[in-house]
Amino acid sequence: MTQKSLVVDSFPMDRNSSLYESVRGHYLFSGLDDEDFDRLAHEMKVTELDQGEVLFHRGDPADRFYYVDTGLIELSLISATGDKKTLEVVNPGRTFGEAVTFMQEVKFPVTAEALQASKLCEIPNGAFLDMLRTNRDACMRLLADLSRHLHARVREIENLSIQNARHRLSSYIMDHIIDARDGDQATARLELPRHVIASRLSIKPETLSRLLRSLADEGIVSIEDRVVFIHSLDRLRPYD
Amino acid sequence: MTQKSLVVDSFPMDRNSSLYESVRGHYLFSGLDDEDFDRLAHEMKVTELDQGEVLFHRGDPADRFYYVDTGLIELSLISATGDKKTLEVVNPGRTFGEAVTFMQEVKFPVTAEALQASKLCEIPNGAFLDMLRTNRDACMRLLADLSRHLHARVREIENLSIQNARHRLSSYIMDHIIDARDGDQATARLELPRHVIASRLSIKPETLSRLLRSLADEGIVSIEDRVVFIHSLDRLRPYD
DNA sequence: GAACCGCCTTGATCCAGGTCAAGGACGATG
DNA sequence: CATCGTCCTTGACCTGGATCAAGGCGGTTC
Repeated sequence: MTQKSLVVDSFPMDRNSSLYESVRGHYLFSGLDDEDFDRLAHEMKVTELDQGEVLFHRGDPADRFYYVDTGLIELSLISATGDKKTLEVVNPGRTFGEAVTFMQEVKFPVTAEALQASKLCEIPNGAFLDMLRTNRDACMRLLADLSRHLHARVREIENLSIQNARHRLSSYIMDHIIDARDGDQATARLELPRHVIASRLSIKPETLSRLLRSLADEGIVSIEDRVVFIHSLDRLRPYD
Repeated sequence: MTQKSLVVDSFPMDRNSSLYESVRGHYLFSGLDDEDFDRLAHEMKVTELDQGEVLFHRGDPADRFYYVDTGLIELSLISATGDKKTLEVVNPGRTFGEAVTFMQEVKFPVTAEALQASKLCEIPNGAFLDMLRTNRDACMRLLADLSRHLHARVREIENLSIQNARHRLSSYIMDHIIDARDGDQATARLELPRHVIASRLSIKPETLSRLLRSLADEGIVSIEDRVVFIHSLDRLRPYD
């Protein structure tokens, strides 16, 4: 709900910047030869966002997509009553919004907001399409990219419709393991603020708090701020 | 859970069959010249399913995808406890499973079952990929296809996470209007068995029954078997 | 260091939708 | 036309997670 300034800082991408190299390395572009990439890069812009700033709202015209260099971008759906569902939090090194390029209705289907101060690269659809038309390999990579996204959404639907909140939390924790000790133990790091995690899991912060508490009470994990020590992966994992 | 014979009838596609023409007309292939299409069609097979027959289970190796000529195919997720969530019911004239072609892990992410006796065309991934590699236009069509699918999944996630069962049912009914009388009235046809509709909406058949009843009790609709007479679109539509 | 604020936790209560159990309304089958 | 099975409805009850309301605990500002 909080949405600060809508003024987004944006300027041409410097060909010698670290951002240039960073985008160059993304698998959507890594197959391009220097000439093709340069032509595309020429159209790109650097965009900087403060924490809490909204990059676009659902329904805004979508004539571009983005690459995240630094920061975190939350993609979310917002209901008529103001409830927010976080679809995905995009990490540095990844793109978002590229699928919209091909939709009949060229509007963003989600809202994008910076969870932290972020630095993005803006890529116009037109230039991207031109590149795709002349580049079979890039086309194939994009197809793979979209399939992956599609599959991720299917898994999300599965989580929402046939798993309960506890199951979803367990999966979330296990997806954030940073250190898998041998045997049945591990450590996970919940980087995001609790209310964002809750929204990601489609539960309320109160429920998240209670679920974490009960996992701890049962001796399955211990929690210290953002770090979760998993004492038994086996008992954490919902049998499936 | 009921799954009859696993033997699926399958034989080469006859070049003069109505199925041949029907597949030819699908937008994924309609841009191909006759030669390209024939080469691809040569690899296709006709597959016939009885009602209730399972075409593939989630996790089965996915080296092919399908075009539905006649019948209805249900794509669903099934939980460890046996609960089923219907993701989509594929109508004649549409394809399914094509996105899997590009996934790293080449397994079907859903289960496919015939809701009615059905006639399908099986298209091997390999031949399809070969075609795509030489056909820019087909690539673009497929990209559009996948984006559309992706967007549909996002809407599904929205429905599940920020709308309630009543809202989902209203949307479902409005999506099945067959006759929009002028003004505030219309007629919808709920072709599918109630338990399939329930699964599609991620509710139990009992709840579906009760919701329909309460819409009728409130005078918003009248229900006669599979036909729903909508007396007030305005009152049916959840404000959004 | 007092006052405030955003973020999280905890308790008490509520409710949408699930579960369990019992019919009813069909069409199919003998 | 009796019996059965499948699908749907209805009633009574239960429960997971939401809602509402109160704090607690750093962090920042003056």
